[in-house]
Amino acid sequence: MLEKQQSLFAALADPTRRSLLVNLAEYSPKTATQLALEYPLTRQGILKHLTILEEAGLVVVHQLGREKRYTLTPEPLEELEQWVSQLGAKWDERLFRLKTLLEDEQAD
Amino acid sequence: MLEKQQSLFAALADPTRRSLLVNLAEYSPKTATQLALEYPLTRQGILKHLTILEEAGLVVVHQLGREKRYTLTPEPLEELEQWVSQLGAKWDERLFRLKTLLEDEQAD
DNA sequence: ACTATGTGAAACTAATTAGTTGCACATAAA
DNA sequence: TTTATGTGCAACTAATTAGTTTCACATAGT
Repeated sequence: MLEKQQSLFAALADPTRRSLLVNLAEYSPKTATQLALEYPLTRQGILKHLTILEEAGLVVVHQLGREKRYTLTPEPLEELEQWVSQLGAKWDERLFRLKTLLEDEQAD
Repeated sequence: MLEKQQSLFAALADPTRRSLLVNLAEYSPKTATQLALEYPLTRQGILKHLTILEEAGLVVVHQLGREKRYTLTPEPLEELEQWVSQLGAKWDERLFRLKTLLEDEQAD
């Protein structure tokens, strides 16, 4: 489960992959060959990124004839938002404890 | 501006750094030496991570005597949530176009 | 059948990154 | 002043990663 989280964060760490996600959000499905035409990368380079995105669950593949079409599946990003909000909650709680602590001191 | 985004995503890609953020959310400020006691890393190793977090704006430092105390500053995470929601918006728009296109075809 | 174009996998290079060790310097306390 | 604890910086290693090239295979069109 933590591995899934790791694969998600790691997938988003690369600017090319983030760009691919935006690209596929605007228009997908696309093949690796199609995408390679839009980027200064070889098809194999694009394919590596797509595989990483697929393992993170951010992209899904459907074969059609000899083509493999990649489609965006943004659902895993919810997990990311969850992580952020949990961190925020912990932080807010910490600030609250500090605040009440300060008020108690002033009450002395 | 895109560099800031990159430093943010890159900072979050490492599991140790995400753990440090959660740790500091529960209790901060802490020094690098303090944190090193809680992790199977040397102080210098921890320090490298803290520096990366600081450059991403996720942590801020205050010197007190000979100590350097690191405090969580989760504000940059809003940019991450923005990026996710923008991607989602593009994707929803795409789905909407597909839907209306389908309806138009059925109208023929 | 032949040629175009699409795909997958492996080997290789170059760059980046996580982590260490070692050492010099600063500050607090005895 | 000496000792203990805190810090910063640089060099080094090992592992990971982005990207390429190369080759073999599959499918569509003529």
